[in-house]
Amino acid sequence: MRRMSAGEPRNNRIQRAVVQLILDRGLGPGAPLPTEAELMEDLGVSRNSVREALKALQALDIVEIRHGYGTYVGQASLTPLVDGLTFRTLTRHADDPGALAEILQVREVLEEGLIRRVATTVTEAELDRLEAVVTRMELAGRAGRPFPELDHQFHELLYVSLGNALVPQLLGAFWTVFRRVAGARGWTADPAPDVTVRRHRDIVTALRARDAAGAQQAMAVHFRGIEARAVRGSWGVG
Amino acid sequence: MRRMSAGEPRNNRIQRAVVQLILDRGLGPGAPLPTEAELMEDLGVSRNSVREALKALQALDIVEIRHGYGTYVGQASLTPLVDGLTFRTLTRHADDPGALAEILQVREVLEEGLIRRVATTVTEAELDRLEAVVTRMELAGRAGRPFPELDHQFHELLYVSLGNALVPQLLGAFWTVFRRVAGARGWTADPAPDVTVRRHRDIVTALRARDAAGAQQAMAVHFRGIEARAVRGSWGVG
DNA sequence: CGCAGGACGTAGGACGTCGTATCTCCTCAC
DNA sequence: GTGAGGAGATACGACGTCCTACGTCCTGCG
Repeated sequence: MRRMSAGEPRNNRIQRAVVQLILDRGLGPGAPLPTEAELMEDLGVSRNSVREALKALQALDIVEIRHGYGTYVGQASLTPLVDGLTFRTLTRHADDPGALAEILQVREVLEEGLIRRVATTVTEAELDRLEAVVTRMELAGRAGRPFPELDHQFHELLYVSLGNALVPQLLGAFWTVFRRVAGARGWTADPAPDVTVRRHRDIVTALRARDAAGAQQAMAVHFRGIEARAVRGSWGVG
Repeated sequence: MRRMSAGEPRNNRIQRAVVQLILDRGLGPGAPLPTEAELMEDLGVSRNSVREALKALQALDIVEIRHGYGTYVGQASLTPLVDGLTFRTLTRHADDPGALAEILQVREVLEEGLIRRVATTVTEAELDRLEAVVTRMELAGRAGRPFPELDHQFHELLYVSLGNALVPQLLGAFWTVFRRVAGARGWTADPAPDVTVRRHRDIVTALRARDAAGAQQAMAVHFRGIEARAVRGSWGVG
């Protein structure tokens, strides 16, 4: 933790002022902010300074800038986390699987813990939708097409019953980082689609039986598969 | 996921170019970057554009700007996540405990899952250090002083044996967000220090016995306490 | 009445200038 | 010879102004 949003430098002051403005006025995502001209007048700074501050806030997805239209309150998504983690993983240990393994472990712990809770909250309708996704995976697999998007969708759908908006975003962020780094490393192999399909189906089956321990176990097995793939990929054996 | 690091706009192009430069040259945290003047020449853009791009990357802790000295590769910490989550929590549901509860649930799931693994990896030396922290908590509690920093330290120390650098940073981020939002809400109450101390000690005791299930249970109890505190605080009953 | 084109507002980008912080290295006193 | 202090170089911080690109909305023509 360095400074940020607690800084004495001029520019950070502007950032905090904009954030404070949003908070004070109770603005929600998508609400319009004052124009750059208004901000430079209200804060008594130049337009360049305003723009630099807005750019920084844009990088944090706290504001959204639309060219020729205006500045708006952002979605405060986890995009910054994705960018930061991707960079971090790519830059540290350039060809060491360790950095990716760390992300994978966090995902694993999260999903294994969450799936237990899901077993008691998931609805039959959601299970049907999950089943449908798995079926589509199966079709894609038989057609020889990879299905990263379906995989993502599955894991996102899995946790809606928790009513926790942060969970799918966080998992989505880790998923995206993993995918991006894997892509940058070249090993895009999505091997053995039938195995992947089966493991996803096992999870749905356990959930349908309201078997928390079984679901957790199925999820653990699923992650063993991903881990094996990652390690193999980094070693260039696959 | 919006755009960011995949954009066609001029400025994002500059950001990506800087990141690419770091990646290509294999620069690590603390390594010096070209000066703004060099960047504006290499990329064929104005200094303002360079500065806006660097400001954005600074917000992501991908670069670090030192006034009068130069620009350096940043630590790629989770500071952006802290800022983003704090903003998100403060802006959405302004006086609803739900947003904080989401963060708490993620922390809970993470720590409960991690503590099981720790039970098999933690060393005696680490347990001694944890014990020492708890003792200091006890002393602070008896003196009537709150000990948020010791609490943080305890949870950070807990997971070093996993060898996963991401875990403590992630938990630290959630912890900081929680604390900051709680502070902004006014309910700084840290009630019943003796109970908190006992719960921490229970965790250490279970770990010392290599009792994974017991440690997880102790952690769960610990979080029940935090949750109760949070809800009470937001209702203004405490 | 409908739609195409232009006026207007707003952000994107560039250039030049001055201010300020930090480091380096030289000088001078001891 | 050594170390403290200051001059200068280097690099970021901030400002003002201009022009361009983009979107919206209104107006006027068909």
